[in-house]
Amino acid sequence: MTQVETAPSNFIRNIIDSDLETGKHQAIQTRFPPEPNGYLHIGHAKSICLNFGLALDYPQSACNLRFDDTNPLKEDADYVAAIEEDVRWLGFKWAGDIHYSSNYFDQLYAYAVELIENNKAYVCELNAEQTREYRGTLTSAGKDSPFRDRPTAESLDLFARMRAGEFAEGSMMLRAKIDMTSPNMKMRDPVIYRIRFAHHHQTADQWCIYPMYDFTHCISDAIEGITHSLCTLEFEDHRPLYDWVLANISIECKPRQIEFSRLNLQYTLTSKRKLNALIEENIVTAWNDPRMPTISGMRRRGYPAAALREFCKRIGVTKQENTVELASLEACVREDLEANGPRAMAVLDPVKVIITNYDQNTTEQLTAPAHPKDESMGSRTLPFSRELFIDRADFREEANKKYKRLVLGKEVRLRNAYVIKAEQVIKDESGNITEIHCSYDPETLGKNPSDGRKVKGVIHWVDAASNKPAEFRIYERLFLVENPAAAEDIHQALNPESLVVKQGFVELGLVDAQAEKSYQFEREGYFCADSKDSTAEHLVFNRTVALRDSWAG
RNA sequence: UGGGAUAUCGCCAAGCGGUAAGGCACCGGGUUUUGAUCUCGGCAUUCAGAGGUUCAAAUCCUCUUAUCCCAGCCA
Repeated sequence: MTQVETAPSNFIRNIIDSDLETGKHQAIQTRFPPEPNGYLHIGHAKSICLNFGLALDYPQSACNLRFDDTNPLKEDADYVAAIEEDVRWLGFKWAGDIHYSSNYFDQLYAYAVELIENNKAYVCELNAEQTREYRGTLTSAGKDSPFRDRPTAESLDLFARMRAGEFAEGSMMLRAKIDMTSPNMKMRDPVIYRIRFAHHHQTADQWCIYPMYDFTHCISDAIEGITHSLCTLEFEDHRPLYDWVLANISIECKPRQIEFSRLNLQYTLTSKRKLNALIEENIVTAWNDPRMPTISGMRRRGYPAAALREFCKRIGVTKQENTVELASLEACVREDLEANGPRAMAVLDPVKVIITNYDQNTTEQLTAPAHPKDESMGSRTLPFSRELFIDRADFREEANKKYKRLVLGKEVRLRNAYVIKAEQVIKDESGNITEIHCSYDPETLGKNPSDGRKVKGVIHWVDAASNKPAEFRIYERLFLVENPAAAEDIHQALNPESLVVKQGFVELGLVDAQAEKSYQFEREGYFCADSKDSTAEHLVFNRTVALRDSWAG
């Protein structure tokens, strides 16, 4: 990663700068702590870029990848693998080995025992419903559990037997003894251990009790020597608890939790639960469906990792609720692809053009640059013969001046080739155009007509005799409403045209287009071969994003 | 009078008492064998509102308003 990618300042950097200045820390240690219960999405990308980016920018600093895996019911090893791949693909390296909260289960258990010994935790036998009742409400205090003052020795014994598997799920839990009247609900004797006879993807069947997030996260941070523990705004209320746990156990390290606002993107869902529902209901095909805002979906769609990083840099990090426009993300994608995508031509909705004055038995090998501004990208060869395909939208029998394409009786430039003139239209019995007969000006290859005629339009084409058929998947936003998360019925918010498949042709050289390698199909947009479905026999291209189109007509 | 947080251009976002950065979007001009790119120019006398302190306030104080989060044995 280059210096250019260094993110601008933000309030977290200001805090770190100050901590470094005062000597509180000599370097920083951050962590990206996903729960392996789904795939990472664009919102996680923000957190990844923040945490790993900080570690990259401050000397001697590092960022851990830690799976926050304390709920075996929702987690899976497959998600662990997918998350690792996504972080790596985004371009980041974690410090040392991958960490798991479950690595610390023994220590966590010991700290829990310590809490009980110090009369700071107790085993509670209230059931779920009672627990809720005793907790009180937002505006009224809770009341103490009848088990709150049971003897330490009894809690110690019960907790050991919970671990030994003597009690049923839900029959007992370990609670921190804090304050049932706290105005902060999170401080009303929060549950810190529950019984779950569940198989864990990392620890198998070693445990039947699992620690809760609030107890686990702060201790895991402390164990790893995290200096700044960055999380999203909804955890602000948890911070007093985070600090309380670390203050009440014998651990030296006291990381500082800092909250920032999560990313909301227009027309996009950023909730693992809701994204999972889209898959369950077959609204999309998988976590990596190119319409998904997941890192793997965007990768398959053709979004470059650098574009995602740039996007995260541009949106900044603050505590303000925000909803970023899709245009902002797309601008980053286009900017990267404009510079890095080799040019090619593809006709998505073909109609045949016959050049009547071109020799039937000739095929020319024209040359075209791979990039109009970057010679280092080389060139490609374009076969050109009597019959070609152009896009149906690029021809009209009649049109006004604003239409800069092929019009009957008028001329247009074939990109990288000759100027042609439409002479005649052939239609089938139902009136559909089947062929456009044209003439070409042999003196216009690589130069303008010598008589000074102005030909303003340029259209793309593919040779009819030597192309490759291809399928094009045209993606649009998955939802029609700006905030699908707020939709009463998600199905009503769906865009029925989020995927439109077209059959057409690409220039010959694209046969061996590598999956996920981006091309600009001139005048159409950026495309890449689909990593799952494209083969040399059946090419499938995903449209990453269309070209910017400022044409009002 | 539950608690916690946030309010700067359509969307993000700098700014940290000295007289409103930048990006995206948008609107105009130029170049162009991609209606792309590139390029030039425009785009907040004003910082949620009202008071106050100060020579000076988006920045400090007071009050008001709006929005978000918290009552999982989820994270």
